[in-house]
Amino acid sequence: MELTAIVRAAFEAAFPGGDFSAVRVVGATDSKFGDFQCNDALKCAKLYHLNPRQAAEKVAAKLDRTCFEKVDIAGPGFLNLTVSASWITERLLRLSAADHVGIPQKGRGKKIVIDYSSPNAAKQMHIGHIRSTVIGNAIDRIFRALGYEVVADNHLGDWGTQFGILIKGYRELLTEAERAHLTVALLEKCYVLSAAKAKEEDGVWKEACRAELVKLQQGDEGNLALWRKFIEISIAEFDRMYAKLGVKFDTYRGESYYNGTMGEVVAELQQAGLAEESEGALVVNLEQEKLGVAIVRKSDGGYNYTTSDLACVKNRIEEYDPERIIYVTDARQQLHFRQWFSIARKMGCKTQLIHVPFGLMSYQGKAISTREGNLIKLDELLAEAVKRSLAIVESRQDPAADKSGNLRLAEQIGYGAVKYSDLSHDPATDIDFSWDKALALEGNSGPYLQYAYARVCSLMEKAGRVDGMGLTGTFEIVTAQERRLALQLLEFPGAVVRAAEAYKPSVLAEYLFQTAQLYSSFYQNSPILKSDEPLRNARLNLCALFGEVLRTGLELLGIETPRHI
RNA sequence: GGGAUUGUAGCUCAACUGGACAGAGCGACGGUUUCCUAAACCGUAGGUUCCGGGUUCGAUUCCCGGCAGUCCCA
Repeated sequence: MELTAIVRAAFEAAFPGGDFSAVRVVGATDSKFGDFQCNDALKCAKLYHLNPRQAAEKVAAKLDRTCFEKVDIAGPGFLNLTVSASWITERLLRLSAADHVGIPQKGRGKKIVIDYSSPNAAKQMHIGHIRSTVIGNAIDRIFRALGYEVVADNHLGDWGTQFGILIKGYRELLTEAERAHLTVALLEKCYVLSAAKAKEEDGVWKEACRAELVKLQQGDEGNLALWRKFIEISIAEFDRMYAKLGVKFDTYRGESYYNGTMGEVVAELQQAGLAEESEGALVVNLEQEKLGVAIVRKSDGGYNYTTSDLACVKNRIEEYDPERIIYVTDARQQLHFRQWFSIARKMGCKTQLIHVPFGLMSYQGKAISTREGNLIKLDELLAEAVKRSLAIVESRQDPAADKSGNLRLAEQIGYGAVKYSDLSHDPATDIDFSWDKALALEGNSGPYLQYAYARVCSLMEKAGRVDGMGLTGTFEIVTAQERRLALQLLEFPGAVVRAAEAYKPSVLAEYLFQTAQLYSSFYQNSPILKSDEPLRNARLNLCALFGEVLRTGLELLGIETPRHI
């Protein structure tokens, strides 16, 4: 940041009157060129009809050299910057002392809503739900860390035709014992059986299901009570999964929450002259924007997702007045979101509406669905993760050691592995699920990062810094490895900001992995506890700062950091 | 048919939004524990960045035209 300002000032001095707000200083592509580089003299050369090296030289001549040990012009006109060791140590001290490990509180006073996970009631969560839950939760945590006030809302699929099928099935296909001890698994079974019967030729069952649905929609007390029971059981089951994944919501407002306000939204659309009749349905024509036609009221009078999302956004704006609302859903819904975002804007919505789409998860090349029979339960995946981690924990352990903490540790590692394997990819990519990929415990994996953290904790304990990572004395940069690690650590706040701006936790995951690699290499090749003072203390400080960065970063990804592995 | 999105090493992915010789992990091969935790570290091999044009001093990145996968709409 500061370096960018210095370099910008040099541009302004060299070319008075120009706009250099886009000038950026970035990390050097190769450490042999220096620590940082600026490539913007090349662009500026064109504007001023200079040859690029001359432009770079003009800038270099005006550059305030106090932080720099060396300034070179290389290649076609790159400005290569080598900072002084004292600049690095001063920045390290400042970062160590900063609140929030230097993460800028740019969201202070701003409110946002994040809508993620959103499973369907009466069904168990499966591997297809991981992405929205884990990516959404990481975005949630990252924005909170930036100082935003975040409302995390779980927009459950808790309304619709499936409840007619469920109610009918519940009454006639479950035994009394099953009804007394109802679980989501039973609801799911009852749904499958009832839906199968609804396909029978005579159509009697199907009609009965429809009748139950209509009764529910019209407020029949018995059916409403059953519906509430199904929702309650479902949420309890979801919460069991969320507890394992470290996910917490502020509200659970499902689709049903907006039932009463959809008519109002449609009326507003009509008043604004946005909606028109078409074949009995009410639609909003978005052909001009190449978004097709969005139905807001079906020909049978029912509403659909577009209406319900519009009602929902209206409610959120009235209740929270957020700066933006972020929706984390799979990429198939892109058209739908573009459509209703456009309608919302036409209706005067000023709140930023952001869709964060993520790629589809498949299994062995096939879409995940009940029909394909490849629907791996989230519970099953997490159990397997714990099992594999536990086996490794035990194999690494002294047979005589206390085993009481093993299960908890295996959970932290296993869940960390599952979450990291998803978070470390750009959300946009499709993922073909495989057990081995989802549960990777080595290399670029959650446990690699957790392990690096455990080792740094152990180092601190051996050094007598039991109370966390407390800094004492100063930093000192001696080797090239220390220098690279130090510069990398200084970039932490920037990595958090970049991850937030792109809505990609993967940016942070990538940063943490690179940082841990630099640390591991440094740790392996440089004596720390065995160094002489004052180098020993300086190195411990660097390790301490690494520990803080890693712990904070993993927390933002929702990955736990055990101190002993 | 219209649109979205993806295509990078054998496999899974990066590349800070146009920069220097395209980097990691896994897998393969070889090495490192009397030494701070070997879930680690070090090294070797592995590339026509899907293909063809264009813009640019400079393209994995931007534009045009194809091809292929996935998805949405009709």
